Amino acid sequence: MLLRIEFESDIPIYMQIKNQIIEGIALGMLKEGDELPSIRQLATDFGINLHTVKKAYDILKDEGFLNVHRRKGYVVTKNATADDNFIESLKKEIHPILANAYCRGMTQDEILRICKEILEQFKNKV
Amino acid sequence: MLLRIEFESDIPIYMQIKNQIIEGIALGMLKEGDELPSIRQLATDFGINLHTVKKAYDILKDEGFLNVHRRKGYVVTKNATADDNFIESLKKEIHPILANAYCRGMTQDEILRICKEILEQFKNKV
Amino acid sequence: MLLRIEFESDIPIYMQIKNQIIEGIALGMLKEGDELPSIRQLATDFGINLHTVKKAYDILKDEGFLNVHRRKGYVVTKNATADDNFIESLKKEIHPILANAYCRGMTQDEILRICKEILEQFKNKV
Amino acid sequence: MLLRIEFESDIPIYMQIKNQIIEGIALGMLKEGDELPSIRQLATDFGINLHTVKKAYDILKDEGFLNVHRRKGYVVTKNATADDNFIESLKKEIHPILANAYCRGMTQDEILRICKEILEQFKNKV
DNA sequence: GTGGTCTAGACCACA
DNA sequence: GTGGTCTAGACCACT
Repeated sequence: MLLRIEFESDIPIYMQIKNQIIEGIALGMLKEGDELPSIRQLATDFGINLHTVKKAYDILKDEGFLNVHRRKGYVVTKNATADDNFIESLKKEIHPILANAYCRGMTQDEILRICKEILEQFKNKV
Repeated sequence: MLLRIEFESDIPIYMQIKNQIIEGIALGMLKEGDELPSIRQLATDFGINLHTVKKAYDILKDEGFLNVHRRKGYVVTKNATADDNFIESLKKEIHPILANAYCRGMTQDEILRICKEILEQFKNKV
Repeated sequence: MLLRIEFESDIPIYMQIKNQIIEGIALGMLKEGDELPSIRQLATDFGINLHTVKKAYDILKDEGFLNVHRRKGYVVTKNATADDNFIESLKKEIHPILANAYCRGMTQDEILRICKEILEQFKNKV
Repeated sequence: MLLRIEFESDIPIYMQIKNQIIEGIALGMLKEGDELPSIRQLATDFGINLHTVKKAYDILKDEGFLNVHRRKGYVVTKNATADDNFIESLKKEIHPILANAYCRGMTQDEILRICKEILEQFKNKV
């Protein structure tokens, strides 16, 4: 599994790492039990600071996507669930994005097709 | 059209204003030609800084949702379009959100239904 | 509300801060809506690093004891609940401590009295 | 008596061993004079390091829960006492835990009941 | 070797 | 002014 960091992006580096690991799990490239590169390894590989990597890993741990194994380091787990809180925040997060697309003249079908395309990449991969 | 500012959200205030105005347009509460409250008024109404409101309005102007009239102030327009750049950024923005939902066990249908529910609010309103 | 940091303790500084703030809430010295000293303020007051303070505050925010207000900084809130997960972890945390006391010859009543004494400090204070 | 090591816990393995042995004594599964498995055996059984087991045993010896016999190895003893120092540290350790539970809305009775439930497991077992 | 904690100091975004 | 992010580098605990 390969990460790509965009240093010029306005998305914080730790967030890029977090997102790509979740996407890696969704795409089936990372499976439960897989060991992630060590904090220091990943940090030196990308020329970033270990705290930046640790922050990404720690958030993923808090959300239930990773565990810390005392020998293996950070390991993929699957404790994250879609509880009511998540669904609520999901709606809140996605609402302005869809509104924006709609205001720009995209039809409901066009927007839904894009969502579906993305989700198809995940399907049958987990 | 009523704005609701959450001072304890991790979304910047100017972004909240921006999002809610776009959502207002999507929901049909704001129509082309409608005049927005002046920067000064909106700022005092919510006890926030002028700069904060202006930043939101300026972004909306840049993106083609508002125009500035010498007399009326900021007016709703509909110049924003869904060009390839936008579609690209839309995908990039939605991708990690959908991946997250999928990793938490939501099915493709569940996720699409939520998107559709949101979009239905917009439909027939514009 | 006054914090006391023990630099020689084997309890990490950020944990001491976290615990004392929770204790401050339990004792009624901190009430919902109260503003905490800014990260930098508290850090310089105690001669510690701002990251250490931030870590404590951030954990408290994650657990629902604090919110970040965009003008006031960190503010006491009361979103933390005793859900099943918490009760489970509470038992797991307290079990070895009580076992230790019991093995050292303390009676059930002695141990419970100590717990009760502590809880009485909180009672009628919130 | 069976040990259960959780490699993905944030409690160090040596501490898990230590705690579970004390709990074993409290529950009456380990009685004075019982011989513990050898360091080497316990280490290989769980695939952990000799140092880790030795550290746990040594702490238990220091605290008066174990003795070392030249032939039998580590043997359960009951020299640990609840002196003032211990009581003091006990209070200090429990205090933030109870405060946390209280802040999350648990009543004094609910918290005490949980403590009592745990202690009942020990009672009549020693 | 791994992660965990802490420091010192920088720059930026937000209000 | 506030918090948010990132860096560079240190020391420690655990295995």
